[in-house]
Amino acid sequence: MLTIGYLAKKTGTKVQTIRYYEQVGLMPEPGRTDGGQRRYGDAELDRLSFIRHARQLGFSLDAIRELLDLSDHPARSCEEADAIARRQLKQVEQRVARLEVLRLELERMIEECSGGRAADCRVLEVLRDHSECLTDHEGIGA
Amino acid sequence: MLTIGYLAKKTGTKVQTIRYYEQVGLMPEPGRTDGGQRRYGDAELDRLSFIRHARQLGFSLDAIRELLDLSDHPARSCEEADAIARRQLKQVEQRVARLEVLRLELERMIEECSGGRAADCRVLEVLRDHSECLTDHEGIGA
DNA sequence: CTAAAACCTCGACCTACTGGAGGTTCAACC
DNA sequence: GGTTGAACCTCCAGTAGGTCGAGGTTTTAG
Repeated sequence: MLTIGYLAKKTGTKVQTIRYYEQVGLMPEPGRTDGGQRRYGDAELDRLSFIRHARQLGFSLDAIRELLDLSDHPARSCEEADAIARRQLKQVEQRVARLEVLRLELERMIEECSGGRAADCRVLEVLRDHSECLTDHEGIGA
Repeated sequence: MLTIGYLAKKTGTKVQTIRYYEQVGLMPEPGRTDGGQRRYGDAELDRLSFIRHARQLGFSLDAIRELLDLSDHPARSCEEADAIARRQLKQVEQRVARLEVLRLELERMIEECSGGRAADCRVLEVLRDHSECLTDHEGIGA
């Protein structure tokens, strides 16, 4: 019989987070001691590991719910799990692409910093200079 | 005199978000019409553009507060703005690196999907298989 | 038996918004 | 001057995914 603290350490999760997962229905309500403390079995440890691993891969709790549901009904098609993973991959690719653009802009910004006073700071200037950005939203009077 | 809706369209911000920025002190309390509607000047449009641009670059509202503060006191050193930007860059780089790992793992996972039943699904299996992950947190009995 | 570590519940807080209800004001048109 | 409809107002609640703390109980080792 495993305590909540043991699960927490084993999976790198905070105790409160495990209770939160229980609250939102990702983890089952476990058995309790006479004193009311939660006691888990190995199945719950596995389930929590699954959740944490999926979270680390960026899956939302809703997506994880779907995956766990699939996992609980092994007769269903693998295609659903595949689709969820592909959706996730697409999102990750988009995030990487956006961050790459950011990185370049930040690097350029920093490189141009003269080290002088804030009044001449390129970082602030770039942020202030929105001439390029505004064109994206310009739908007024055009 | 500019309306809140005009600022919203010009900067691609929702009206509510502008009011939220005012609430949390990022935007100043503007003048009002006799009827109580907000009216802005060009300075506020610039300030909002600055905020949105910085948000798009991933800066937190707290970081933007610092930057605006610097911007409001141009005699202070540029180094502070530079430091904030560098901090931001580091975070972006870390996020990119982590996402790259994720992307590879997701791709591998999907590639191995047999297209069979969920019981044999590699996606679920990979998520379930935590043997590698656990070693990261293993501080019990080791 | 005692002390401390781990556990319990409940509720508030975090970021950065977003949405809606229910009501008022503005600007244009006739 | 009246009317209409878009845009505005305030206030409240909710989102994701937790995290923290207060105040109290249980478990376990010595």
